Amino acid sequence: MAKNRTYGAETEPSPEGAIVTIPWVAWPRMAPITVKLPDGSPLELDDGATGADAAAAIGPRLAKDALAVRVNGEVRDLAAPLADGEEIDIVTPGRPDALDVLRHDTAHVLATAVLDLWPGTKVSIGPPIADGFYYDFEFPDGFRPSDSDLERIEEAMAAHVKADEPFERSEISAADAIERFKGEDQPYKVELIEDLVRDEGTETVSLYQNGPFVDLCRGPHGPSTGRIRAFKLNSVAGAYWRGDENRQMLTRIYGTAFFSKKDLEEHLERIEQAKARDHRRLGPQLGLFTLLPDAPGMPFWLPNGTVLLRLVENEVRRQLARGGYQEIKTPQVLDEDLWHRSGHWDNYAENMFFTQVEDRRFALKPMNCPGACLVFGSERHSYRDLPLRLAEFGLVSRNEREGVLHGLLRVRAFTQDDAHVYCTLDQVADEVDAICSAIDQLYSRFGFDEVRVELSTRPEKSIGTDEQWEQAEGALREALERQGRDYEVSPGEGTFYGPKIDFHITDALGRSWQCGTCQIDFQMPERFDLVYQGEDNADHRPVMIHRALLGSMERFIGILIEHHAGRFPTWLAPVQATILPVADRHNGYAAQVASRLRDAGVRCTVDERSESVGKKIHDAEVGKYPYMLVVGDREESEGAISVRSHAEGDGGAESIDAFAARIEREVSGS
RNA sequence: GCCGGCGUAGCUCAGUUGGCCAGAGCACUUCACUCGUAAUGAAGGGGUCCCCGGUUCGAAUCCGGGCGCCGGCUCCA
Repeated sequence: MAKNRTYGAETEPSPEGAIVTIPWVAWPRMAPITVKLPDGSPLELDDGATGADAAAAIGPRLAKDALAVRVNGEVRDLAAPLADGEEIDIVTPGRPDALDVLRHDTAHVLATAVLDLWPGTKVSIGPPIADGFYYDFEFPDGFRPSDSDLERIEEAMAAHVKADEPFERSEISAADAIERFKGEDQPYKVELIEDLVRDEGTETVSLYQNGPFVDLCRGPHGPSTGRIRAFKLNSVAGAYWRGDENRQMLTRIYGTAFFSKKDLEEHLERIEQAKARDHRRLGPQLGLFTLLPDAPGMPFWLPNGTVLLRLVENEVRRQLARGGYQEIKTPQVLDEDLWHRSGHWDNYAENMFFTQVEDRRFALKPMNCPGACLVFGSERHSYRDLPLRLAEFGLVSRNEREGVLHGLLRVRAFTQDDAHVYCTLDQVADEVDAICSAIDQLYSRFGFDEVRVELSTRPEKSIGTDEQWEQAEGALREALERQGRDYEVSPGEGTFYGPKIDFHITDALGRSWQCGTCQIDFQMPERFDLVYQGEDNADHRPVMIHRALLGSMERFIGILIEHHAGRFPTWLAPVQATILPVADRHNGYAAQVASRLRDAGVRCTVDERSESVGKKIHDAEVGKYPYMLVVGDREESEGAISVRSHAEGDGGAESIDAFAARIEREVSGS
């Protein structure tokens, strides 16, 4: 066990400038306390000792690196006093929470620098986020900085980092804090405190000062600005105050910080690499899709991408067959009146495309459900037909606001792998159960094993009665609980016609994407007066379930491209093998090989150009084909091919049949 | 829709303070080479400098409007 250290704050300030003003420091020792270290061992300290003392007691190295202390799971300042029996963990670079503390510190330094350069700037909030931090400002006189101002701000920040200014915490009554920030003309801070007082009954708030800058802040902070070894400002963006588009737009400055220049450089390098797998770059490059200004937000599928689209559809169709679904196709353009009946006109008109033919107004369908309802209603149904499952790969068009479009991930026209199940209330749980299972199977086929489930309940803007909503939400909960699934609840995030379950996947970069959805709808069958004839010979109203497994085919493929960085597994690759003749005289043999492989179901091309083998391999690597088949004199005389893959390089000669069998194994085995 | 940035050849980008026929690499075409596991060489074609209007003797360059794209915010029933 480490020895205790007697310590007097006034005579022995920490070399890092930590705040250690504890006038009532015990000497001689009055009542020692014992805290517990992460490995379970006890550490005896003087009463009133702080996190900094604990770090010093453990070792000088730790004392030098210490940034904060985690007490019973909560991160605090090093200067905060510890109490007997607490479990503590010193936060140092590389430990959990360390970067958040550092980045929060850096955000305060950013605000300090901004106030140096533009006095009168109003500050709001500046938290750490996943890869860095931001701070939101309102600059004086309508000025707004641009990216070119970031360098100046960085220079001003560097001066404060170099000065190694301590972060000093103080507490003040909420009323005094409001007066103070009113006096400084900081209305955003005033509003924050007023809300704390009103919503949480807060009486005192904490302030942090570094250099000349004093900020309302809960903390924790590191000991001083000198700990910031490497930082960078990334971009300027607009952001609404409190995320409300009806309120003031502030100027947000994004940045990031690390404990070393090397870490920062590695971070910037990772961003570069992420750009290399951006589906918007890979799409045109690999001949998958392109986006053209003639149809903003509406992708053009190129030949390779169309193959990919069909392959993905086939997987969905396998699930349709397994689940007893029937596939339909409904019109793209429907009478405006239909959208009044469905309720979309009232709730969604601003996002719909309209067109007029003579006197009649039509709309491009933004959803497939009204079409499916028309199909259901077009004939009489018996209770024996239920559940009736109608699936459609439906192209929907939505006039998304400018500025939200993003590659394939947010488009104006996309294909839903949609289905509508008409059933009785008792059948809902079984159906939802089956849908959940189908989603699991499908996602795992594409290599996504981590599925997060979210239940969304009634939003403010909705149609239907309280009773219907309760029944619908209850049915979804029942199905999830029967499956024994973990799920989160998002209150108020349901659709206007019913509650829903959303399914999220996590990609190779750890990002989460919402894909599948399953929504219960009591409203639509009513609006379309859908009925089935029951055992009792009377008409009854069916329940409708909307469900999509992948959601948007376009979006899912965008995610797939980034997940695989364009290098698809063999079963998904639009072109599985490219045949590379060594010289022009081998083109004939290459064509024979291609023909035999195609007969065996292998998707392949021949590179007939009069280029060197090296050049053809280079281009095939860039094209990310799973296999390259080199054919020259040797292969031709033996009736063979030389197989090269990206992962394994030159794999030597193989017979055509053996290669075809290998592909077949890979396709069925994955 | 809001804030900031950007728009030059198919792609990635140069283009001084407004001034000759607007450039490079890759790609493309042609010719030569006929090549054994990541780029053979040469020649050539290709631009409404996003669009419209303005300032000017003169605009890719400056100003206004529009369209599109990028990074965010909001939104995504």
